[in-house]
Amino acid sequence: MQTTISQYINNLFPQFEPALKQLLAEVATLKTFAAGEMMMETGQYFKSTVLIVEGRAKLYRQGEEGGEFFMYYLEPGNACALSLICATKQETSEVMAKALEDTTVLMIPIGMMDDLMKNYKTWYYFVLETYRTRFQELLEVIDGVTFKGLDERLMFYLTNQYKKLKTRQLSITHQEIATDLNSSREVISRLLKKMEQRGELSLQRNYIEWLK
Amino acid sequence: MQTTISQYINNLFPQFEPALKQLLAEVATLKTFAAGEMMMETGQYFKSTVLIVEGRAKLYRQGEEGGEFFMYYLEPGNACALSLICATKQETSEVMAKALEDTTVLMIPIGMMDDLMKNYKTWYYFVLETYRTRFQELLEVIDGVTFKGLDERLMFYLTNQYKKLKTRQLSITHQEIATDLNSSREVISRLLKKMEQRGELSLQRNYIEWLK
DNA sequence: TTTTAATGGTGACTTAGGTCACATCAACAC
DNA sequence: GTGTTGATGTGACCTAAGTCACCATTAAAA
Repeated sequence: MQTTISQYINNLFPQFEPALKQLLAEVATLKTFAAGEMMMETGQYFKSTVLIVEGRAKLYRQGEEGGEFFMYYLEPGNACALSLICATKQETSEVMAKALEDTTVLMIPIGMMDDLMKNYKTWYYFVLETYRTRFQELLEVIDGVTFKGLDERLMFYLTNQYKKLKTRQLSITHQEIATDLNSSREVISRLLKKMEQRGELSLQRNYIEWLK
Repeated sequence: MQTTISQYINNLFPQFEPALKQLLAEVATLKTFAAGEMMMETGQYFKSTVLIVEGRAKLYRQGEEGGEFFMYYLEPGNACALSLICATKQETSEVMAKALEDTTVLMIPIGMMDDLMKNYKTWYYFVLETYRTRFQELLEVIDGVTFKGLDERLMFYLTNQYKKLKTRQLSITHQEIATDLNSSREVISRLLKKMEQRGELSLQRNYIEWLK
């Protein structure tokens, strides 16, 4: 009842051409991270390119004085954009990646990158598309921080959670939100309370119901 | 005495393989923008991939309410990362690009991208490297806005100017700086004054001498 | 059941940065 | 010279957000 590499590839990357699927099935290996485990830390070297096939991970930036700042999630079918670029150049990671649930990834040896890129058009499209979406996501992140107040950013954050998790019942603490937004718990609590008073959500312990 | 396309390519992209250089020389066209002219605006379609060969352009993000936020410069030898991604997908630009000096660019029809990417290894490396550095630059930008105060960001901005322009004499107004940092003129003036008092720079009209 | 630790609420205070209203001041046209 | 224009200086004030101190509630561990 365990999913094989081929099955993962067929389900999550149907657009890959048959020869590419077969090649990946041969050279890729699976690796599993427990919920909460760090998948990548700043300064670490990439040994392989990573495709998420199960679970969910969050990518965030860490400031010098220990602050954190959430960038985006990686979900099944996503590649870690940085592992695509940095792997080929023996660069180190610029971000932290943490498994939010038990997460399984497909690891492709970095030596394969050149070959894949040159010989498999669907791979090359996949890589470009990955960059494009991540770049765009970073731009949105920048917009948020530069042009919007914390209230709007919080709203955006919650909407995003709802969209990604497909449930209005979010199991999350105020502290977690504060950390992701690089703010402080009290401020987030106050803003949430205001939103509750406006009828936009309902607050319980460890739990927020999004009503919009 | 006009520089030819071949000369530009040889000078600025020596790493390209001979066949690639020759191909580009055949298909690329030159376009010139006057200082101050907009090269790309948010929402516009990409008709070609753009390589800068002369001059200097700045890329910035525009907020909904008209705010601006500087991202990075494009200089001779650089490609516009977005034109590399978006061109292939018929996407529209997410950023504004403005020529700071008279700027000449090499335009490569987007139809070529697939071919270039698949058949010219040095092109493919160039594209990846472009992404990598721009992605990194965006990460730095994010760090600045989230983890640092305006004083540090201003310092970083000036250092950057100095490095890029290779002169400590910066012809720039307080207003321009404020716009780039999405701040206000008064605040920048005050911070500059403090830096002057600390002996880090000297202020004149339309002109800042960076002493560090 | 008692203890402990995590979570959330709240008021008081501080601070960075934005805004407003003017006052200067240098440069250049005339 | 004189006037005009854009660049800069400055004080008063406002606001979002961070910080601190402390308490109440709940859940989980012992």
